Amino acid sequence: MAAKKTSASKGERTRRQLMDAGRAVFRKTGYHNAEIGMICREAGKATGVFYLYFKNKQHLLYNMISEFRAEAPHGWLLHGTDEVSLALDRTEAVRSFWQWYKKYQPDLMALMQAATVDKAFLEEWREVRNRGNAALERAITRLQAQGQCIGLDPSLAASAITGMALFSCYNWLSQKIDFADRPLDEEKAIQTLAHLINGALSSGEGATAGSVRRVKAPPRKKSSSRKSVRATLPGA
Amino acid sequence: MAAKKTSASKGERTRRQLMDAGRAVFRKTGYHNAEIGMICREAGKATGVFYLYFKNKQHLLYNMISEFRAEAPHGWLLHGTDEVSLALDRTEAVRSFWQWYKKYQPDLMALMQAATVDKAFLEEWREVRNRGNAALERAITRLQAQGQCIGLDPSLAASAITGMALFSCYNWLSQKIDFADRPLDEEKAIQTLAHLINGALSSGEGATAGSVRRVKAPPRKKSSSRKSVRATLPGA
Amino acid sequence: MAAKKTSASKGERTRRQLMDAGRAVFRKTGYHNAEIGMICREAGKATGVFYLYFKNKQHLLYNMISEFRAEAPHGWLLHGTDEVSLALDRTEAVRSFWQWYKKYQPDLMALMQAATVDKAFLEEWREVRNRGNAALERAITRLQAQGQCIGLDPSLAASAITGMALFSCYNWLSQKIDFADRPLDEEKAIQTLAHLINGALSSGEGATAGSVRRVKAPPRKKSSSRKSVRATLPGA
Amino acid sequence: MAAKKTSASKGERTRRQLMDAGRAVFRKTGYHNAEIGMICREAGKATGVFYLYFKNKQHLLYNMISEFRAEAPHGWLLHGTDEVSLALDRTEAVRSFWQWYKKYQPDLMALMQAATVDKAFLEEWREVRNRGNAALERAITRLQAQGQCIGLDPSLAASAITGMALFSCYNWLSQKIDFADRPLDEEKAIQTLAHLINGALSSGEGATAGSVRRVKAPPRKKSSSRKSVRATLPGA
DNA sequence: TATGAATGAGTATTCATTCAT
DNA sequence: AATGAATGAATACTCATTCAT
Repeated sequence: MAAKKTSASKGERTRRQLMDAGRAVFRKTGYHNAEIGMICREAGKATGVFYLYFKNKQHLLYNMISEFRAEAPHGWLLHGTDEVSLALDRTEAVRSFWQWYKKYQPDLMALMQAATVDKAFLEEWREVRNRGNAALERAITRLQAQGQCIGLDPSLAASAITGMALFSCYNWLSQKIDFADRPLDEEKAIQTLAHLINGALSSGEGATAGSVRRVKAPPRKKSSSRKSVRATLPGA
Repeated sequence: MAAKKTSASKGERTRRQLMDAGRAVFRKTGYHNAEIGMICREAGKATGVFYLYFKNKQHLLYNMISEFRAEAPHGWLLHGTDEVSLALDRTEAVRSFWQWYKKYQPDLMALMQAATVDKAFLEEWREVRNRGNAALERAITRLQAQGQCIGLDPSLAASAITGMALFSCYNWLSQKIDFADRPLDEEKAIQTLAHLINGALSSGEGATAGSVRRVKAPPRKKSSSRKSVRATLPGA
Repeated sequence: MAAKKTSASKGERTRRQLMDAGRAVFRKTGYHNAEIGMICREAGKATGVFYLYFKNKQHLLYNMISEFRAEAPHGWLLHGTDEVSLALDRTEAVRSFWQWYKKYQPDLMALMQAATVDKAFLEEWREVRNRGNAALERAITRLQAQGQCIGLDPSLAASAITGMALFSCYNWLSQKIDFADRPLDEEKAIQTLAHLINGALSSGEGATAGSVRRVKAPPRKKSSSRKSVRATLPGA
Repeated sequence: MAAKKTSASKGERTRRQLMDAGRAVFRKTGYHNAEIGMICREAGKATGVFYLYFKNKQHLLYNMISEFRAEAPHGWLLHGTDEVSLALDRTEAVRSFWQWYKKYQPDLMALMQAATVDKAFLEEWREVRNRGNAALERAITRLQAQGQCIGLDPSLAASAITGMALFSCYNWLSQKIDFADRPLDEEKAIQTLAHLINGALSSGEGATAGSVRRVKAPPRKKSSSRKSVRATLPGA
């Protein structure tokens, strides 16, 4: 129970304190407003320390990024597999994306903000996005092989869908832009996203230009004996 | 003496030049990197002039915003009405959103970036978002009254859907983050978004929490012996 | 008499003031101790101005150098020609070198000091030296063709001789290292240098390695039995 | 217990390591660029140790100087005596000066550089110079008593001559300013300096002001009608 | 003695903003 | 209206020096 040895060299602890302080300041003031001085103050350290551990603010962000990168291994919005599966799974997938976002919120926001102004970070961000999208794109392609969501460009669709999830997290959790008034019901938010994604990927026919007919599938209900179908899927 | 009437006073022309220059610089370097000096240089004016027309960079942005605000009167993603109607309409709705975004790209980006760092602009941005979402939210409520897209929170859904559209425009047109390699086919992009929105708003049943049953509309096609369909999926 | 137009744009005047201030500060505190702030204060300007005209201290020095370079066109210690000529000429040559040094004293010292610490300036200094030496080297070669100062390496000799002049100026005028007590008689200093140079370049026979014979005028005085002198040769 | 006697206490060894490291760093980066941290790193010690042995960088230099001072007891460019004697001797004298310079190169350079910026070191350097010059000055006075090198100011001449030697060492060995291309032939360099010094101190007549007659040995060759030779010189 | 993390004063540099012309 | 030089507050960053271990 009791941590015996220092467990991490003094320096290592300081480094971590600075990164945490960095996150805190990024969250409070945004990446661009963040000053080295603020971060040190937040960490309860003298100005100079920062430079003992990081070359500059960019470098701090690089370090943050490399940390969170390691933890999104399986692509966004898929539940531990390259498959886009049952509704339950999908809710799980959104939920775990949501958790991931919450965990790395300041890092992600900082990265997005930095990308706005700095080529190198734009590239980083591009990589993060692409990595996150790739698996979903493959999954959509596979769905199409099975006759589903025909007509969608898998790449564009994957980008749009992860974009929806990401930007909604941003709006609802970070910027609190929408619904600033009432408290956000996270569970409902997650299910809404899952619902929308389900719908978006379900229709066999899309809004193809000529399509004059009503858009969404008339509720067939009945859906009969579908229950066992995906029972095994989740696993991963 | 008579030479007074150039349709716009000299000052008015200068003011406009500065705003255009501001847009150009914002686009090139991002709002945060943009310096007053750059903007004046871009406008071919001396540094001092800027302050003859604007109090500071924020003020310039305020003016830009007030311009584009006037031009998005009917809410986002609806085609000149509060109705979420036919597929054809929906494509049109996305298309006009797309055009609107392209037109005000630098203004929108600058606003988003500024919101990152400045409470006042966050509030502005919130208003823009809310105004854009409101009509869609009402439309969804109406759909639900007709028995469609049951289970969706209209407010969250509207936010997520406009978010998808907006963020996709941002990624595909501004940041060129996804698909940096191949050229973007704008028409296909628009149709993809429309397709996804159609799907998202179509399903009568969604990924409602308890729903263990299948996620998307079962292919109406032959669907007959669909059970085996997914048998192969899991593997990965 | 009265200067009519501003004769030099305001900016040009400021630039010059800064360079003069720079020289003054370099002279007082040395290049390394010189701070931008000092220079601006010396010039009676705000801190920021400096950067309106120069990128940094190095850049200021570069500008100084380029100025003085233009004014030492004919090589050092030669009187307007590539010839090492009559004694009177040589005194003149030293005198004009002396004047040139006095004029560019702070620039030269700053350059030498900077070369101590900065590769780029070392290169600059090397060029200044080489340019200064080249003509003298040629002149010595020519003297040798006439049978004079045989045995000297023209390049090394030129370097040593200009070095003597330069370093003496440095010691006597800049550092005031030797003879700090009594005032320097500049005329005598010049003639001393000329005398030494004359001597150095005159002898037809030199201290060639094997030369066991007495080098210069054998002491006619009493010294009588000095021949055995070298018996003591110590040791090396 | 008995392991105490390592001939020099541990501390003494560390002190020496630091001084050696200091020399190495001074040589590599120059005195001004040298940082305490570099020196410690070079010595393979922690930053703090430095201050166990020296108050600061200046103090380190003081200690270096006091070491080399002890080893230049007899004045510069004289061979173990106050006499300026035979050519052979003179070569020897230059050679030993050359060796001495090589040995204390970093110390000397550091001192010169420090003198540039620090009154106390300027004073030190002055003393080193004066001590080095004193004997030569006396020797020249003695030569003059024998009728040689009449007209020279012994003090200025001594300063100039040692300056030539010192500055040439600096240029050729330290800065490698002249002849960066081809490798330096040390033996030839030494003999060149000896040759020049011999010449400088030999002439019974010098470039005394009034002296209109030509300076150096009249070409023994045919030179016959040489009068017109130099006629064209002055002009240029 | 030794370590190396921490401190913070000192400088360089930038850029929004003002002002004399 | 316009100019563009000047201002100086605000920050980033460095490095000598101290100090707890």
